[in-house]
Order: sequence, then structure tokens, then C-alpha cells
Amino acid sequence: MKLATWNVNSLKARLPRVLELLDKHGPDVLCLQETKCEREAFPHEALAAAGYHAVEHSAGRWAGVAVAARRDLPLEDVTRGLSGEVAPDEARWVAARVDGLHVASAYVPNGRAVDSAEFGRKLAFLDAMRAAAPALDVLAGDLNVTRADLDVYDPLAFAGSTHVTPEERSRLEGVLQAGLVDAYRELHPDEVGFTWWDYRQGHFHRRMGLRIDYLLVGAAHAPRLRSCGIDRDLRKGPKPSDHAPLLAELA
DNA sequence: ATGGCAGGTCCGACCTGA
Repeated sequence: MKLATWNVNSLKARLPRVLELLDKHGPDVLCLQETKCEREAFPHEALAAAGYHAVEHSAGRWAGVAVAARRDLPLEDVTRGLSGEVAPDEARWVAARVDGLHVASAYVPNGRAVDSAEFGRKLAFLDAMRAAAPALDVLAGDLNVTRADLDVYDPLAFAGSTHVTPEERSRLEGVLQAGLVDAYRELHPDEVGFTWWDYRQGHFHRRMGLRIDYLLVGAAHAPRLRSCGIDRDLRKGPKPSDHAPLLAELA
């Protein structure tokens, strides 16, 4: 079973690259974040032509998430929105049962600044994810938290910023303690695995990134993990997202 | 020290992202 997750920063702008990913990797399940489209504008037809179908939770110009799957894998028990989240209309969570697995696609709020109201809402979203985690087999998405300093290109430069604080990191650990395993870190304990790079100043080519996208799998599935990696090639080329997709394979 | 890129939308600056 091939799993993938990608923050596409507009599904409309990124549709050619998403189709490229499907053709190149043929994942069974692809979780998407920042689709940034109205529900009516979701490109179901283009995905169908590529052999996929999808369920989405959309909020127009901001956020938006989806779970896509190979056409022969039904998407059942769809849940839009995360129980306990502060702003359910922001479309940051969609979950479905695929091939017996309960899969969620998550886009955690950015948090803006540590002293902002948005930061408290980010922590609340992470707490709500912890509560939902025990019922999940796969929690994939842009969690907007670096798990450790290894996941930050310059920890000193990020001191005092969001994405690196003990408050955020302890909540991410809480999600893992609820029964999930960080697939990339499980297979690559010491490797840098950035998934996001600022568009500006050539950060991507200077390898100045963050690891903020995750594939978390239920602890019972961890022994089935065969590979997990980031496809940097999809961060290159025409009109890339500022995130690269993260992929994993379960035996 | 500042802004730098790319997406969206109120089509022209402004907001958001991380």
C-alpha cells in the first residue's frame, strides 16, 4: 500500500504537478492540503481521468483538504471537520475509510505568531488531533510543527518563532503517544527530511527548509513500513508548490 | 535592517503563508 501526502498550495495552480505525481508514483492514497478551491471547483473529472476519486473538505480561497484514492478503493465513512476544533468552517480536516484503513488529511493552522490568538487556536487544533488519533490508521498532512531541531535548517534563526516552540512540539509528541508513528523518522532516525522551503531567496536550492509534513501510521502498522521519502523533484520544475510530497510504502 | 515568492481576490494593491 502506497501512501502520499502533499500540501499543494492551490490545487488549481498545481493540478498538472498532482497528475505528474499520480502518474509517477501511483499511490493508493494521496492526502492533499491547501487545495484552496470552492467545493464546486474541485477537479473531480481530472482526477477521474487519471484513475482516482476523492473526497474533499473545502473552504474557498483558504485551506481545504482532500483524500484521493485509486478508483478501485472505495472512500467510505467520510468525516469533514475535526471534533473539538475551534473553527470547523476552515476546512482543515477530512477523514475516510480506505481499504480498511482510517485515513485523515490534516492542515494544522499556521499560528502566525507566538503571542497571537491564532497560536492558541493552533495548539487547540493539535490537542483535538490527539483526541482523534487513537481511531486512526493514517494521519497525514501539513502539521506546521517541526518535531525537533534536526527538522529546522537554522534553529537559532527560528528562536521565538512558531513551528519550533516546546508548546507545539509537546503536542505533536502527544499525537504520537496516542498511538501513531512518524514514518519518516522511524525509518530515517538521523536524516534531514525537509518538506517545505520558502519560495524566496533560493531557499530550496540552498537546502534551507523545514520538516513540517508528516505521514503518521498506527503503531500496529509500523512493522509494515518499507520505505518513506520526500520527492524533491516535484519541488523543482514549472510552478512548484512550496512543499514537496512525502511518500511511504506499507507491506 | 528590510524584503525577498507565490497563491488568493475586491483587477490592484493587500492578505496569507511558515
